[in-house]
Amino acid sequence: MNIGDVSARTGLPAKTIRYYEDINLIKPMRDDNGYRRFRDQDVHKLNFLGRARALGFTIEDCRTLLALYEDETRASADVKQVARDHLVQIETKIADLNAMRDTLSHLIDACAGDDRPDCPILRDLGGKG
Amino acid sequence: MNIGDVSARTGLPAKTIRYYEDINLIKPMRDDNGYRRFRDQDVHKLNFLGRARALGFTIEDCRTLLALYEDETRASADVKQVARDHLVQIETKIADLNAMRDTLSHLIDACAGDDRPDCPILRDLGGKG
DNA sequence: CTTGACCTTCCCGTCACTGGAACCCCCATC
DNA sequence: GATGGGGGTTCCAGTGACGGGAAGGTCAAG
Repeated sequence: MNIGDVSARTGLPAKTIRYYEDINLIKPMRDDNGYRRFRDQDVHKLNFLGRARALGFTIEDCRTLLALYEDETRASADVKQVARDHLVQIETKIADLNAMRDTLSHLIDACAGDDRPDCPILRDLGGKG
Repeated sequence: MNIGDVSARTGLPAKTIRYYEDINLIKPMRDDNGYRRFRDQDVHKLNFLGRARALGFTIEDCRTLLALYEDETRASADVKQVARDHLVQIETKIADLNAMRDTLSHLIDACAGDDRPDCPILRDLGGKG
């Protein structure tokens, strides 16, 4: 399979697939003409990566998870720890964003949104001034 | 005031303040020795920027908001629109993160987390395989 | 033989900074 | 006068995870 087929099959842009090879996440073969040749196991890995990325894991997390995936003697505790650390990151982000949303929506509610210059949003940003 | 004092007063790193000058968000004076000299209005602007950034506004949003802040003839509707657009972005991000969190926490709950290799997390990432 | 779709590498740009090198300025102390 | 330390300055490179686009090689169809 060439990169275009793999891209269609995995939903990953060709650029992304090349990037993943660059950083040694996958190692496709090469045809004589220099084209990458992907085997099923490469496609499988790419699907794995796509799903892990969709769950917000960093590339380095993906590298770790992929190594665990390929290690038949792994302990599920190791996988769980990576996932739990990531979950904490996500929950922290959610909390930050919720705080922003609350502040912002209060300010928006308080703003008349008409053609007059008076604006609680700017007043708040300007420091209650 | 020199940049160090302004940094202490605004809580913004000196690097960030220089960066904001680079991209023309602020225009501090210069002393004869080349040092930046900040007036109260510069500090005020930097505080504005710090608060806007803390609410997650992009730098370009901040530029817009700052221009509106300084425009006595602004319409509050313009400010409100910028804020509402940003709120949509935030809520989209929150929804994405919530979806990740839900999936991830289910997988974590399903994982024994012991020394055996069997792991629902990897099974899911590997495509139910 | 040419067209057009595909593939290749390479380099720059994104966003909002951060780190670090190399250098200048000013004040105090020995 | 030398020195030391704590400011300040510029400029360059790196971050994460790609995306855009140039310049060029390859291949099947007409």
